[in-house]
Amino acid sequence: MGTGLAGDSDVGGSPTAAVTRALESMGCTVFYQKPLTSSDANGSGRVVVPKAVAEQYFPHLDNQAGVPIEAADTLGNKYTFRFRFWINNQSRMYLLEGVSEMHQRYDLKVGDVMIFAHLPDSSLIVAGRPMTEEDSMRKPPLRRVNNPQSGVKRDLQKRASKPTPKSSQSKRLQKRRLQGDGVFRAIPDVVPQPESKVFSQHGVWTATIEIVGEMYQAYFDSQEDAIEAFNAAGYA
DNA sequence: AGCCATGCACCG
DNA sequence: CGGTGCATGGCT
Repeated sequence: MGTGLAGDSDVGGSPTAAVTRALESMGCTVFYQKPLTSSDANGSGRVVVPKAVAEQYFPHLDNQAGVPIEAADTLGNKYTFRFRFWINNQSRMYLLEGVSEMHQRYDLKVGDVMIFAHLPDSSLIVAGRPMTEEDSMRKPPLRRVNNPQSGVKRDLQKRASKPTPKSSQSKRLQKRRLQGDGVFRAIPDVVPQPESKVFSQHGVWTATIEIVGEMYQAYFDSQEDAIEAFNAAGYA
């Protein structure tokens, strides 16, 4: 075992698998995972939240004192963090304060991952998991060696971005593309889901596939387009 | 051009 | 002397 491929590198009773299962069974949507830096894990109880994540998924802050943030973990433990920002240069640097208790409970250290997810009712769920072998292959906090566009990714985009089958019965494929361009794109920092699938959300058909531990997603205007590309990508 | 990891000055 | 809050600097 241990081919290095996602799927068999983390099966069974590993803590990561357990956390993933717990989150999934609760209907959680993971929106960010932070690999803890030494600053995050040095006991100060402060975790830096990337600005883009903060401004997309956390409340807007009018002042740097911030607001309390209620969260729970998958075991029902409750936490109250403080979401705030520092003035940095002319911009903001966002932090969560008060994470020590949760970090201790999960024994999180440098390189381990703090998971942020939402329940369907949008309440915040947090979880922690140890660093996986896969994490250590990724970029931060450990400097990534070099990874210029893996062949798998290239092949995937070629196969899935199908501007091709316009020959015979492609009449139905010519319907207007409103929102879906049918191109698979990597979804960074998302917990790889065990199953690839096609589903509809907000009226947009979405094909989600997992390749070597990374999730890719493409949008389509119709279910049949989605399924066709999904199958073309090698997942039936 | 600016993020963000971390250093560090200041304050109690 | 430990925490806060900002400054600095590596990296993209």
